[in-house]
Amino acid sequence: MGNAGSRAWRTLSELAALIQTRQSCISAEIGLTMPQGHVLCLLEPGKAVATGRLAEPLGCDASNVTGIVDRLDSLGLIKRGFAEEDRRVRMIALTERGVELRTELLERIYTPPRPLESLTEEELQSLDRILVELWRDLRRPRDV
Amino acid sequence: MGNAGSRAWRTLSELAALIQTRQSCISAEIGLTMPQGHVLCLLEPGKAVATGRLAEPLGCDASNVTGIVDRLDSLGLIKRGFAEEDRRVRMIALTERGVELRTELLERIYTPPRPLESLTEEELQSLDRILVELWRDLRRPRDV
DNA sequence: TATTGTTATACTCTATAACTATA
DNA sequence: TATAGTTATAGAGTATAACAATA
Repeated sequence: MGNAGSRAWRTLSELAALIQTRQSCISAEIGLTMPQGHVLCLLEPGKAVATGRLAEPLGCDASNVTGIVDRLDSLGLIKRGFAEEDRRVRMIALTERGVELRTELLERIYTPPRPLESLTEEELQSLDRILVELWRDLRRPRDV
Repeated sequence: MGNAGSRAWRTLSELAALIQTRQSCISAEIGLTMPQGHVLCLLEPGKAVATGRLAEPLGCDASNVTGIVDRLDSLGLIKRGFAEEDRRVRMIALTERGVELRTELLERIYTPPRPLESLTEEELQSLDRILVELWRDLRRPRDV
């Protein structure tokens, strides 16, 4: 591939680090770590989810979810219960305060930064199309 | 901002997580953690750098650099010495093996993925321009 | 027996604060 | 006294393995 591709990819890689750092800072400002904020975002208000279903989106082992959820519980942001059909399964759901923090978090994380505002609808759609393709490519299991 | 901007930003945010995860996996495959791999990439072959100068690019406190560099030292990837002008300053430099791993790491991390290959030079330059603007915007200290 | 979630263990990263050696 | 690096400490995330309760 030409030089332009390499440069764009490198820029994107460095931008990725900045975006993650920014999300980490936003989480920290509301008193959460990155994985804690992630769990909050994954939980939809009013819907209980089995603890085990969080491991995959979080990208960590199921044993770690216990600790992360423990701390969110201590903070009063989620509550735990048992599934009725299967008593082994623990369901977690947002508390009222959890919903509030989640809303703030999503609002701040997903509000597009300035530079995107100066682009036309067409440019944005073109950008999104490229990013989605990259996203799909990177989600495929890597053939190392 | 319109819907297209929000969608593009959300896609980019999710892509950022994938890119970081990918880098983490590549580092792990050669036996390194993310910060360790980061240090390796920051060190240019043949050039010694003061330990303290790594803290800022790593985005962590200087006290943490000690441990990260310790482990790289244990792995035989870097070597430590003292600066001649100022005996307080510890300089670190890549070993031969360190240079090898760094090369492999950079090669694998910065090789553009498939989807970028199908874009024209103009599209890639346009993409890079947008990403650089976002990068600049996110690097500015946030006005919270 | 198999599965869900937890606990135990060990390691890395993280910030803060105290310390050392040098300037 | 100031600075560079280290060490001490405490907390969070991570994987692995072992475990309890339930299926």
